[in-house]
Amino acid sequence: MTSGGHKISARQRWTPTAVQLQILERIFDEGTGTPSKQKIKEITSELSQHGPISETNVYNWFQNRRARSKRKQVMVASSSNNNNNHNNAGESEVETEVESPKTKPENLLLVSEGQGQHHDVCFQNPEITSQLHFLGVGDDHMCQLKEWGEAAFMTKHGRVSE
Amino acid sequence: MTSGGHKISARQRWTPTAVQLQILERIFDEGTGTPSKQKIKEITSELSQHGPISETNVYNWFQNRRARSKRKQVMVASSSNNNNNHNNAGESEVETEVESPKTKPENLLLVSEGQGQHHDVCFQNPEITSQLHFLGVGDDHMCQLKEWGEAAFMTKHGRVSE
DNA sequence: GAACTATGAATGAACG
DNA sequence: CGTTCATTCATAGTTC
Repeated sequence: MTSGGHKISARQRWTPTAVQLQILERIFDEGTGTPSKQKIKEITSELSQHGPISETNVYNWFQNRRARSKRKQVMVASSSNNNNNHNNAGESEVETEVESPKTKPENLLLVSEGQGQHHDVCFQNPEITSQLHFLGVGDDHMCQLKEWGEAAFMTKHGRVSE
Repeated sequence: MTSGGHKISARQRWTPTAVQLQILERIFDEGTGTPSKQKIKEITSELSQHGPISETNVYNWFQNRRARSKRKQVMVASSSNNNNNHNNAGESEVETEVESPKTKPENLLLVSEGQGQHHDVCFQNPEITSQLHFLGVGDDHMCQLKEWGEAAFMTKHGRVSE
């Protein structure tokens, strides 16, 4: 299979070069936490001297960088404070994925997808949906929920409650 | 045990289904740039026929859509001096999401493997259900939706509900 | 070469 | 409304 087919999906992602990475990290470390759009353009121009890059790439890079740093910090942050181990009072409903707010490395996600296939699965993939539709799968076929309650999350500012 | 009522909500972020997306895009393209609150309700009602959705979701979707379009325009407009984007990051083309039928079977595969158990599965997308069936999954585990807890709209700044 | 990892890209939700 | 955050998906790159 896949032989003779046409290469339609050429969605390769940009891969920063070493030089670009150095510059990016330097800027990021300098303190320009949130570079303005103008700044983005400057950086893009600068980096374009060392390889193909677009403003979107720079923007995404900073966004990811920041999110990643935060995640790392959060993940590491658990050894401070006193150790208060108190398991929950049983009641393991569905093993909700609403785990602790400070423990959600992306690795867990991978685990659920790749090797570990022994826990709750929630299907919410727009991509899959689209693809299925293209595959000729009808939208409303079997599982037609009768009533969808309006469920809205109210995570005000504390992100994950608790 | 003895614990009544739980938030079985396994969905933290609404994911529009293909049908919902189509409708949304159509409306957005129709010209109803900023749907009124009344319009929002109508759209929500319409979309709720194809999956769980709330007015907030619709509102956010339109806002995001608008912002995204604008940002793209700004990016293009800014590039007047030197232009070196020849990669896929720009995404300036609106070409249809014509994904090849043999795209990435990974997601589908994980789906088929992931739900081979008995755990609760949250089906947001009817399409997924079809696919699962296609993969050889019995519908016994499918329509197991219990009840979507009705959560009040927080609307800090008064978003949708008023 | 399949599994795992790292990270860029996409998007929904929240804030100001 | 524009910007930013947070979560998830997809793929390049690495390991075994």
